[in-house]
Amino acid sequence: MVKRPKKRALKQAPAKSNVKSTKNKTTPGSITLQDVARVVGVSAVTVSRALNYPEKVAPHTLEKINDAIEKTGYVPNLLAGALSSRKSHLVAAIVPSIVNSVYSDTVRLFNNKLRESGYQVLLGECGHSDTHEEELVATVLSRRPDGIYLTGVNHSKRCRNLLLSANIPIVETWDLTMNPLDTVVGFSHEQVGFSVAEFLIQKGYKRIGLVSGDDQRAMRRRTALSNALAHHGIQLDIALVIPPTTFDYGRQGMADLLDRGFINGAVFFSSDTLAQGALAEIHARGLKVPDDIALIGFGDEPFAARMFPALTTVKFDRQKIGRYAAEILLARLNDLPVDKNIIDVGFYIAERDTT
Amino acid sequence: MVKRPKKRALKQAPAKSNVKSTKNKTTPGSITLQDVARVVGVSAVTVSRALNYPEKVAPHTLEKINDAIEKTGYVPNLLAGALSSRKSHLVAAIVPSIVNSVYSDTVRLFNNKLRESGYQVLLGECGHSDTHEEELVATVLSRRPDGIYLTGVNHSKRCRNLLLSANIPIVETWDLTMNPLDTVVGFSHEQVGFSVAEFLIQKGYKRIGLVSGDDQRAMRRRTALSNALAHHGIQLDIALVIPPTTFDYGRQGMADLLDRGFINGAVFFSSDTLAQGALAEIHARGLKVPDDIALIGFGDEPFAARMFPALTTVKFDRQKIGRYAAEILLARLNDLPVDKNIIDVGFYIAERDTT
DNA sequence: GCAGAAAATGTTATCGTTTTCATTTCATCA
DNA sequence: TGATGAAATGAAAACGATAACATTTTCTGC
Repeated sequence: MVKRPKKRALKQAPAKSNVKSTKNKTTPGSITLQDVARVVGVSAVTVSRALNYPEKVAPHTLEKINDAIEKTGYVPNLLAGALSSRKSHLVAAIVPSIVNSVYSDTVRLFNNKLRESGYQVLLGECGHSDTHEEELVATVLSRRPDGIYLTGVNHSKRCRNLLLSANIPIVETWDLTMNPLDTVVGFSHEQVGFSVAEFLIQKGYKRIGLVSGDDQRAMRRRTALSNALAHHGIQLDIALVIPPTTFDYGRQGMADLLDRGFINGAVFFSSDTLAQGALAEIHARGLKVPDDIALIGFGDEPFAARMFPALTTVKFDRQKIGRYAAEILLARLNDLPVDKNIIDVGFYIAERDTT
Repeated sequence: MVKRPKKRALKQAPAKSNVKSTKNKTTPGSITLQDVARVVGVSAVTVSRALNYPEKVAPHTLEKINDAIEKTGYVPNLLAGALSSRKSHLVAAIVPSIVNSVYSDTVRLFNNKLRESGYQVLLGECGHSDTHEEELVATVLSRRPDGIYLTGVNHSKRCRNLLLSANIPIVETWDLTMNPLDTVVGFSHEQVGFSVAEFLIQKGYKRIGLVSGDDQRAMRRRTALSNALAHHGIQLDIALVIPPTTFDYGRQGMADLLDRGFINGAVFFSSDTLAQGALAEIHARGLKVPDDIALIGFGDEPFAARMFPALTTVKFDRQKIGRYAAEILLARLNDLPVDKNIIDVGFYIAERDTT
């Protein structure tokens, strides 16, 4: 049979493979394990081992290999490695927004923890739309992550299917459910709703309003709040806005409520930024906080405590969510037993000067 | 020769491969192109083509293939795809911090633009340390990204080598240099220093201070500022802090300056957050802004304009950097000609009430 | 000095795609 | 109608690593 010409440009070994010649520009494409092996005079597997299980190769060889790696500027190809070992050392994280410090605080901790253990985090921004999440999940799964971090517990049917059939550890965060896909770290938004109701009623407020984004979790807080208030014969005044919950929306939402005659009451916001905007509107109208209008935010962003007056807000440990999420996921990745697959990090109301 | 037992668990075709049987749990591992192909009765290549060049397969076949993909829940393996095609459709982005909205605004735009074109962004947080950057670059390069986004233009020697030998388009951002690794989108920090000096001198300030992080770019602004002031016989009062530039550091830095007798002057901060902290300290001491102390920030974060008094600050279009960076990188990725590989997005001083 | 175990290294097959080239099928036109 | 070329499909060989097993070398203890 006639030897066919090579299909792809094959890397041809330099005529005289000389260890000393550092500037060996003959190699097209990138340097592979094979190349390093050739330089040292061992087989590719040995080099692979030197990288992954250094204790399994002779110290002398190891040294030579490391030299060669240094000299050749070899950068491992994790695509190939992952394909072969079926471990990508990648963990995907799906968050509604990267800019919002509320989420990024959590993700940063998660990221750092995982990096310490040799994983890289592939971040995806899904906004607050379900279809977007579904699409994003499909995309990231095609990179074959070893695990996945999700924000929230409400996912479309197809999304759940995709996730489950990927057959990898999953951690849902920022929320709680009795039926997590795998594990969940967060707090109960229903409870937040109840607690806020209780808190405000106890403080003596008779009129209660809500300015809120319309995402799933905010809606659950709203429902709980509304139900709890109903028990006391109070009807919730609502102004909904579409995320992201900006300063301007807060101002607008508040104006809306005020225009509808809302006064002498407390307003619960779905983010501190919204509350901040509302404050501007209230000041602009010459009203007093908390005498005319009381405010309670959500999330305790850094500025909340420094606002004037300082904002009462629902506070929870964002970093703790990230840390726990990382820990639980790492345990699952290492096939360690996970004693609890549902972790409630709790929350409390940080009472300051706006209530 | 005796047939050796298979080395790896081989996926065994279901006894009766039946297109109708949706719940075919016989397949261990994940579903591959091969599986989809088998269901349709074509070869794997055809399925691959259906996904990558749908116009190249017969409409009838295409339809059957899409059905099969849907039915089997096939999720492509981009690791394998990337390995084979030498295109990962991944772009790495190295930023000092994900939480800091100053950077994340830029990255968000970059991310969105690239996603529209079918790329995914792998985000890495490098802090402000060089060694960290180097390490991170090595790590992300092992995923064989098609391009890379960097923050800043100062990289260690080894880092530059790694980047250059990766042989992929690069965009450096947030800074300017005459010798970019490839392309650069940003503004000149020296010019910022000069402009701030000019601005403050013109406003009549005779005494000028600086509270600043010690990262590379801030240091270049400082040097330029200091030099420009020297021309006018003014010496810069300096209080350095270690990043991240938090509210508390700003307060501390300001206290430091005040304790050293600084008064009746203007202070330039390396971030708006620092200025915000300083304001707290100034108020605490019963001093007036801008009469006793004038402030000028850097970055124009959302809160800057809403502070009381509103903060004068150095403003530039963060999103524009992200957008341009994406555009220039996409052009390079598509081998399109890039008319300018150095893009200056400029900046200006947003004068408000603290000067 | 030697059997046997442990340590170090090598061989081969495989991960799941895509590329290149070859082949088959189908339509077109003289 | 048959030659001709385009469209659709397929076969085989990579891509660059690692797992499993096989082999060789080195170390023990007696």
